[in-house]
Amino acid sequence: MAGNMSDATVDSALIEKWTKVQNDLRSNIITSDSEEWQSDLNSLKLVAGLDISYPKDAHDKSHSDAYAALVICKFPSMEIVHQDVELCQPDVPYVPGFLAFRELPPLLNLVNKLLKEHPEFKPDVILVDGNGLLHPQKCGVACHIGYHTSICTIGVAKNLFVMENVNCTKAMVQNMGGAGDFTLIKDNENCILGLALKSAEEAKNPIYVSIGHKICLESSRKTVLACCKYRVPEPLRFADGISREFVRQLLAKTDT
DNA sequence: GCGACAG
DNA sequence: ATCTTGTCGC
Repeated sequence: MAGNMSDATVDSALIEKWTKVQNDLRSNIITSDSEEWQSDLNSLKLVAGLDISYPKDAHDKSHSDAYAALVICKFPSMEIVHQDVELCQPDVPYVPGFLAFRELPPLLNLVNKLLKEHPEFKPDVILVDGNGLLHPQKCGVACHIGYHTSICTIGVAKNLFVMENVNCTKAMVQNMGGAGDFTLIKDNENCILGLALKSAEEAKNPIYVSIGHKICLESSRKTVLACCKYRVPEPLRFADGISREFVRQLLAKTDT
């Protein structure tokens, strides 16, 4: 009955394995623009957003119901042209630094399903809820998605993944100017990991943008900013709203 | 030494 | 990630 035990922890052998997977994957990440970005955002037509929502009692447990959502938006209007939601049951808990192993399977399912059933909606770039290179191993979930789909990806996180040796302080974040202003985030070796972006004038806190795969940081920044009507870029905001709505219905059904 | 820690 | 009320402003 191992499956019934509390699985809030993951054994160290698995963490070791995951660490190796991410170290290997990192060497395959392309941090420059691919042909899709030849002349700024002029050739950008479709932008995708991927997100997962969990019921309140799921916590970091595994094998509990959650909903993964995929939204395809037309660029630059951000009009939704396609959307999909799928029930999923992540088989491992959330472990900081290893989010990909929890969320990659359901998210990859959505993308592969899209490519198979609606190839006309194949996005030029995917915005992933989470980090890309702004990660302890420089290999966040956005890198995983890009590597496994060969589609350009950008990591967009709503909170800073606090790491040692990173030059991002509260002061830096709060001294930013108007919408569009940003500050680079570097490690102690002066290597640029990502950036904090003030994505909307009303937004008190920035969002954290980093390379996922097959795109440079400048193009990532411009793309994300162009997708922002509010703090969170539209494709991600829509995916979040849709998956959350399904969780709400799930709870209403289980209740009573 | 302990705690910190995307979602 | 998730829970929550009101409040301010276009």
